[in-house]
Amino acid sequence: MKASEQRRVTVKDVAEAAGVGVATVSRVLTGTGSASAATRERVLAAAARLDYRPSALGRNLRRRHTGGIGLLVPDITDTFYARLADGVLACAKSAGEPVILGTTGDDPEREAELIGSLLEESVERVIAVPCGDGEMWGPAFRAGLGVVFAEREVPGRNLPSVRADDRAGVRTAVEYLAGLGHRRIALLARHGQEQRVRAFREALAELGVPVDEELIVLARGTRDSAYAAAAGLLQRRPDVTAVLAGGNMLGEATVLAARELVIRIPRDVSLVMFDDVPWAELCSPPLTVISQPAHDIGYRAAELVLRERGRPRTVTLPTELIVRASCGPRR
Amino acid sequence: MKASEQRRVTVKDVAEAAGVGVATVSRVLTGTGSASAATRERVLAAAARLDYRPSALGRNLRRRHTGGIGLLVPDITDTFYARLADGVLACAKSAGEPVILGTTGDDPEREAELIGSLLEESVERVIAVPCGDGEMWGPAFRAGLGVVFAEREVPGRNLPSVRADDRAGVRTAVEYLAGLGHRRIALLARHGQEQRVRAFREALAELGVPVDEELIVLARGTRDSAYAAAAGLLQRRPDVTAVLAGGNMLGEATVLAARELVIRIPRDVSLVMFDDVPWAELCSPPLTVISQPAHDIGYRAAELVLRERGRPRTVTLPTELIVRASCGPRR
DNA sequence: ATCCATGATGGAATCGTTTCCATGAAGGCG
DNA sequence: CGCCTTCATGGAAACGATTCCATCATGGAT
Repeated sequence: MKASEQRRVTVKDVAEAAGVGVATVSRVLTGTGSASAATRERVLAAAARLDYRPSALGRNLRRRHTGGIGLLVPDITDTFYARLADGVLACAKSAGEPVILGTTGDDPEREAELIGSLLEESVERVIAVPCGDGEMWGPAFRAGLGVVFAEREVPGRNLPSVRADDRAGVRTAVEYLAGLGHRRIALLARHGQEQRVRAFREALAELGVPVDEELIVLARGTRDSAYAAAAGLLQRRPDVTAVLAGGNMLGEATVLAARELVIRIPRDVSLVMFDDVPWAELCSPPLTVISQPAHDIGYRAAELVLRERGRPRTVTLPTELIVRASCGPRR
Repeated sequence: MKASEQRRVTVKDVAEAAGVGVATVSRVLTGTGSASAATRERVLAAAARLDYRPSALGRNLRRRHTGGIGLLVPDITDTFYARLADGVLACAKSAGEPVILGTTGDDPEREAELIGSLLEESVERVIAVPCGDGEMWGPAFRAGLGVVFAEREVPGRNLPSVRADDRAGVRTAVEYLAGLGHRRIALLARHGQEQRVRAFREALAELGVPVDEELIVLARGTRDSAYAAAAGLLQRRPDVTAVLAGGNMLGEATVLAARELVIRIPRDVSLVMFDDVPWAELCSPPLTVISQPAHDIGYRAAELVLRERGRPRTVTLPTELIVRASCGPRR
């Protein structure tokens, strides 16, 4: 008692039913070329009657590329990237394009694999939060792939990208903390956030605060790595009075590590976290954050990759300091 | 100075380079059929030399279906679904399959659209958190689609699904609250969580607590809707002493609404939240939760849809009560 | 009345792969 | 030595759409 195999309705069936040639059917359905009103109507009626849905397979082969957008993020579990993905999906939806999601785990090798796999599928539009250097994107460009980078850019080349204004965000946070009297400010960042590290150094320099390299610590994109980085920093340097966390996972890790070490926020150390997330307000204490328009980043990136093929553009979106209760004066 | 269009390397090129026919190349590369060792080597060498990557387009058309897995979730921004998606991605990665992500927003119409679009792409495997009734899945089955439902099931038909043990989870939570002396326990649930509502009724009945229909309130899947539901409940019925939130967004909304209304947790009302999320521990107070294996649900669903085509199976994964500090004795 | 431009139309080629089938060679067995 | 099986191999068909091109009809302009 197996399900009866159902043959797919093809353009040929529609042509036959409408008494015209396949070329005419295609022309009517795609809206290209000309056809008389009577014919158009007959074709449309036949297509509707047979419940015809053109197969993307045939079309793709003929056109030699797949529709749709490839989306590469480090970790979909990180709400920042989830919101970014949501923005991409929102824009893709209005364009009727499917989205192929892949997670790199911030591993350049995995990233290269995913690029290869997208190439194999002949996907021609990709939005990526890059983690490798520019090298691995070579084959992609050579294959004519349209790429827009999000949140980060690859150094060297000048390629379209959509990013939050890291420089301004970091500067605002640092100035805010400095204004509270802090001098030994630490930065917790992910690999790939070199832009923020650079901005951090600059901001300190401008304020005349010497940069202490030991207070800049990098973590990989996992929860464990973030916790290790935060706990390590707090233990190694009990003299830090403020921490700037470069992402919500690092902020979370800092809160956790501080509790574990019985370091009170904000009495013992102040904390500013990059990226506003719903729980920042629920946290004890509510976290002061630099909010980033994650959704918009994704949406704009999708717009760029869909509508502005070829024209390399860089979009920078503003960040905002939201003061809550995780910062106090220097102890 | 435009980039030179690069012609794709095809099986024909490889055949020519290796001095064999296209059929032989295909046989060697796919591992089907027979070929002499010498030929195999020549083909492999030629393919490597030309950096040949078979186009998925041709293969898909010939095979009449696309590889890959369609994944339909209500909202990728909800960490539960993000973790579920992560599980699917993990399994898909090991199988080398791409994942096409779509969000339904718990809207049956949008769900139907997405199904249609997947059908058009000839995707043949789908993992979905269904929101509509069984109706709209009809065309999908008729087209021979392999579907595995996650987190929820559609009523009526007996179809493969992977779910957390809602019944046990709800019962555990209700028994825990009842054990603390609570009698007026409210349930905040999403549409689509009827299973949990049913379990809630049963659990109360078994404990001899009359069910008060006004204490069961349903919300849609947005933050706003969740907040409205929580705030509405708390205002309308100041006599509730405990709330069971059917998901992390509802839990979040409950904490927020309670603060707004100056209702203290757990002194004034106790809260148990479905789904353990990282911030539950960071929250003030730390939230008592029913944890769900979101990642595993996704992973198992992917396993099912990849390896067990046709064999309808239902997998139920255990939940766990994690006691933190959001519940107290009846006031 | 003739000619040309325009529009409608369908046949056939094309995209890149897999797979069916026919062919030829080689080897084992009686 | 001849026959049959097995293996290796390549040509060609198939998948389902789009699109090039040739054909034919129509109608306006000269």
